[in-house]
Amino acid sequence: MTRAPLTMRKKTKRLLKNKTGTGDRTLADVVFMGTPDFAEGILQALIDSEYKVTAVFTQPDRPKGRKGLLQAPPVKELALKHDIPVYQPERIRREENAGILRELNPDYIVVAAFGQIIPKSILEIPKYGCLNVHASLLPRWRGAAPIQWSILTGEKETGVTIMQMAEGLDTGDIIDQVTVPISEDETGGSLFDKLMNAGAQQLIKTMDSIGRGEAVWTPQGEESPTPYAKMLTRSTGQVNWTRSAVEIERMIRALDPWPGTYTYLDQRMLKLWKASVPGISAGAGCGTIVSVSKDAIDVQTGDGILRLLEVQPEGKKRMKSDAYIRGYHPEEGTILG
RNA sequence: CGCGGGGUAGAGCAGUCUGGAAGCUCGUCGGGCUCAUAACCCGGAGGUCGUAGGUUCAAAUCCUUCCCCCGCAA
Repeated sequence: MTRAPLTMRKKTKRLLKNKTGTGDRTLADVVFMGTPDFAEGILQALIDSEYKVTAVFTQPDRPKGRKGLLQAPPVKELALKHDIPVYQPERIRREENAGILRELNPDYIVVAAFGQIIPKSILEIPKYGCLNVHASLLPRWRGAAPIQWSILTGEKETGVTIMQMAEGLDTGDIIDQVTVPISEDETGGSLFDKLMNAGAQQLIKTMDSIGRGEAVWTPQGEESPTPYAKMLTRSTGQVNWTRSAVEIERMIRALDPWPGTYTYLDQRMLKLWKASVPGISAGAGCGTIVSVSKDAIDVQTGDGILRLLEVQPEGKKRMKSDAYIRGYHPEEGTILG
């Protein structure tokens, strides 16, 4: 593991020699691999930087939306807007892709939320190897949904890691980390934005420091102190009313805006978008509506009352609880779930 | 042609099946009561009932067109 940094430094010198003589040319060629919004923000930063993005790899267009129309990943849209060649391999592992990349001969490959495992044969192609922007303080929260899991478990801070990709999943050497506090009203969406911006900025700084030969590589601990941040699905969002009000409130924030937290009222889905924990209990059964006031609905959980402040009935838009109560007049004693 | 809910006053809903004067709970404006109030009482403003066409003496309501919003599934 300690060999990687040394190798890097040697290569760095070579690059510096090349580039210093050529004046204000771009610092280095980058191939970008990523797919969703998070990746889009990172790509934007690269495009805005001194580095040259010579190609973008992203997932194939997938059917999206109610009509099932094919939709291009956000990264593809952005790349096309800047006339950057786009590749959308079904499987990056295929040898032909390694061939394409050898042809492109990039100095870096930058990976952010790509959605496919990148084989060793590709990791070895760029001079500086593959950098990954990961939305957690590794080795915490390795995996697909680190942002949501950090909120879900009630952590007070998280961050972004720029690392050298290795074969294992999110196990490469750490080059830089930025810590970002998680606020009391943090949602998955708001934290996502913060981490994306932090990650985008830090990536450029990290690449600069690699270019200057000042970067330091630190191996991660073998074991992660947290569980694997497994991918979220719709059903992740179903409320288990035997859990505590505090946990459910965190879940509502973590899964906002996707996939959303939901329960059932009279057989119909009710999504929960905002709630508070008033710190009281009514001793009713879990999931029971214990009181309906002018503008809030109090529900008994396994530990404490959860006060619903913003909800969304099936087929409707999200609305404040007072509006919901006026139109739907939920009754005390009704059991959710 | 994937399944389904919906578009009625600033907000959320009822009314549509069984055509026949535009309602409810709030908000808002004015007035009253009160030591006081998000409470209570009285009064007012605010809707071409998503769009276009059709049936009818009469359409929010029945038929057809199109637009838009949302949930599920992928």
